[in-house]
Amino acid sequence: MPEKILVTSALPYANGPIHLGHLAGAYLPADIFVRYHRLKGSDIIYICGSDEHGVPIMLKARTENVSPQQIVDRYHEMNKKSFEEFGMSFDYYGRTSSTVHHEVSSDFFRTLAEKGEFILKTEEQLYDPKAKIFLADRFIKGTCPACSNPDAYGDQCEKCGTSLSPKELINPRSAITDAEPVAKETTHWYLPLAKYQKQLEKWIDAHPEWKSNVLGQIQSWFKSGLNDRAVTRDLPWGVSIPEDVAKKYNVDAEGKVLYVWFDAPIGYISATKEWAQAKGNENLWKEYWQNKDTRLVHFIGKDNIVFHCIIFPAMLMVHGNFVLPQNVPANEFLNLEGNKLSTSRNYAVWLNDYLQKFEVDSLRYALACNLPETKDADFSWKEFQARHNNELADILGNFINRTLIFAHKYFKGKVPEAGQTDNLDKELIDKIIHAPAALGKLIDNYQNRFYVRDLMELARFANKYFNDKEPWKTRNSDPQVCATTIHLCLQMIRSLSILAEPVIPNSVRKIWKILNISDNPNWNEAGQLKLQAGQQINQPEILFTKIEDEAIETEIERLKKAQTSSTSSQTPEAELESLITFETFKKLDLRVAKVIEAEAIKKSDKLLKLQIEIGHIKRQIIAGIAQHYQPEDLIGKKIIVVANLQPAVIRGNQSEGMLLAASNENQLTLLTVLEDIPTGSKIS
RNA sequence: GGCGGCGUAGCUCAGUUGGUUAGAGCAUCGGAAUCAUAAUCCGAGUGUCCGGGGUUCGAAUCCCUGCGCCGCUACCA
Repeated sequence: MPEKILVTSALPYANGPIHLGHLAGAYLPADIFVRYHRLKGSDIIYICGSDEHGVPIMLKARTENVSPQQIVDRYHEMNKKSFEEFGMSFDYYGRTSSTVHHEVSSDFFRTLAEKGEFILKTEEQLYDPKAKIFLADRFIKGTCPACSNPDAYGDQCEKCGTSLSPKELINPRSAITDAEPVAKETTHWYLPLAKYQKQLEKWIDAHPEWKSNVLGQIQSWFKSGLNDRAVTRDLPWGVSIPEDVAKKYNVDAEGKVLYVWFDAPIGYISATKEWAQAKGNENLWKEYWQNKDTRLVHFIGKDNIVFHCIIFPAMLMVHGNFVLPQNVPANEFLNLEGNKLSTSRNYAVWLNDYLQKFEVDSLRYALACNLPETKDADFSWKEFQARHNNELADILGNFINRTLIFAHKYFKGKVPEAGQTDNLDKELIDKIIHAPAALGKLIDNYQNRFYVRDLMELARFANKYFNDKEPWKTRNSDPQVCATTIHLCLQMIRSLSILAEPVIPNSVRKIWKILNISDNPNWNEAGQLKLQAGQQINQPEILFTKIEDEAIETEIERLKKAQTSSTSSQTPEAELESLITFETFKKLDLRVAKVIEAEAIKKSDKLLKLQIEIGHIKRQIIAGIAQHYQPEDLIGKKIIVVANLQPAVIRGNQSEGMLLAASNENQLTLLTVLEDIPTGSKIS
C-alpha cells in the first residue's frame, strides 16, 4: 500500500483577494508537490479552505456596513474561483464558517478541556457598555500618545506605526459605538504551552531535515520559552464556546468564541471531514489524520511558522488522536518590482486581475522559477515576460512546434519508425530514462526552482539534439536516421509533457491531445519510450504566444502609480485644522537651527538625540526620525525648530524643543531653508 | 534592544559535509545553421563572494565583529 500523504496550504484569510505573494508562499509549491504525487500514483489528498473568523473581518464588515457573513461569502467565492482558474488542484476547499467546522473545532476544544489541559484566567478587559460586548484591542480607538492621531487602534497606531495597548490611548472609545469603554472582568481559557515545550523540542529534534529558515524560527521561540496562550476571545463572530464546557468551569459562555488562531488550523481537519462526507465515506478522513504513517505536510508562508510548527502541533499532541506534520516547508516572502507587497496600498498583483490578462501557465512557470524557497525573492514583470518568451515559448514551445511540424511535413503526421541509434541518440534516451527520478526527487525535497530549471534544461538539450542531428539534411541523405531523430524527438515531447504537468498543467493537456495520448499518465512512465511508431499525431498549435512589451509596460506603470498615488492620496488629510488667530501663531517661536551632533538613542528604534545651535544658544532635542535619517547625515544640516516648546524628558533624555518635519504614512522629510541663512533666524 | 534568515556577475539566482581556475539563466558581443513562433545551437567577457579580524596547508563555505535588507519579538512622549 502506498504511503498516505495529506497536504494542506495555509487557509487564506477571507477579507481580501489572493495575490502573488500568497501563491508563491503556500499555494503553487503545494500544488506542484501534489500534482507530482498524483502522477506518481501516491495516495494523496490536498486540503485547503477559507479562514473566516477573527477581528479584521468584523472590522471590514463594519466599515462596509454589511454582516461578517457577507464579507466572507464574497471572498470565499472569489478566492475559490481564482484558485480554480489558477489550476490549484485542491481535493477540497472548505471554509471555517461551515457547520462541520464549528462542530469539529468545538469538539476539539471540549476534548482538551475534558483532559484538563487548559487553565483559566480572569482579567480586566475593556467592555463596550452600549454594544454589550468586550472589545478586542483593535476595537478600541483613541488618540495616539505618540503622534496625536485621533483614530489610533488599541493595538497599533496605523499612522505612526507605534504599537500600543488600549490603556495608553488618550480618550479611548469603542470603535463600534463610540461609547467610552469600561474595564470589566472576563474569563478566558489558556493553553499553557510551556508544559509541552520539552515534548515539542524532542519532536522538532527528530526533524533536522526541515528547512533552516523554519528551524531557526522555532529555536528562537524555544529559547525565549513558550507562554500561556489564550484560546478564547470575547467576540460575536466565530466558533462559540460549547456551553456544556463553560458550565463545568462555571463560566458564562455568552459572547465567547474560540480565538481565530485556535480554530483556523482545525479547519484542515474539518475540511478533510467534509471531503470524506462528499466522497460518501464518513470515516475516510480518519485514514489520513489518525494514521500514524501519514505524511502530513503544511505549506505556508514564513509568517505562519510559529502556528504550524509549535502551537498547532502542541494542540495536536495534547489532543492525542492526530498525526503531527512530517514537514512544514515554509517559504519566505515575495517582493514585487523590488518593493514589499502591500495590500492596503494596493501594491500587489491580484490573481483575479492577472487571470483576465495573461495565461495561467505563464505565471505558474515564472513564479516556480523564482520561488522564495530559501530567502525573499523578487517578482518583476520584465522577468515574467522573459521567462514566458525565452523559455516557455522559445525553448519548450518551439522545440515541440518544430518537431511536430516536421513530423507532419515529412512523415504524414505519424510517429516514424526508429532505426539504429548512435551515441547522440543514446544520450537523449538516457536523459529521458533518468529524468523522472531526478526531477521527482527535487519536488519531493521541496526544491521546485531546481525542478523547473532542470526541466527546461531537458528541453534545451532536446533543441540541441535536433540541431546536431540536422534532420532537414538527413531527410534526403539518410531517411532512416531522420526517422529515428524525429521518433526520439516525439518521445521527448511526450516525456517532457508528463514531467511538466505539475508546473504547467494546462499547456501539457494540449500536448497530450496533440499526441493522442492518455490524459492520465504515470510519472515514472515518462522515463519510457511509449509512443508507438505509426501512431497518428494531430495538427500542432502554438502553445505559447509571445507577450509583447506593451502588455508588460501597462502593468509596470500601474504598479508605479499605485505606489506614488497611495502616498499622496491617502495621507494628506483632507480636513484641515480649525482656524487660529495671528496672535496664536505669533506665540510659536520658530527658528532656524543647525545640527551640531546627532546620535541614536539606545534601545529605541525611532529616536535621535540632536545637539543643535540656535544662534549662540546650544540646545539638545530628541526627535523621532531615526527610521528616516542617519545621525551622521544630519550633522551640519539647517533645520527648523520650535524653540519655545515646553521641555520634556524622553527616555531619560532632556528635549528642549522640537524639529519640524513633513510626514505621511511612509515618508518623512525635514523642513529646511531654501538658501543659507544664519542659525537663530526667526521664522514668521 | 533580543532572536532568526539573508548579503555571490549589470539583473534574477545556484554554490551540497571547507579542496583545482567561484557557477547557471537573462542581458551584451561574435559565429553556425535554416526544420521551427526571427525561433535554435556554439563561443566569449565580466566578480573586493557586504567590510574587518581569526581558525586552517587551504574559507563564498567554519568562528568573532561591524554594516545593510527581511521577518518575529520587546521597548517607545
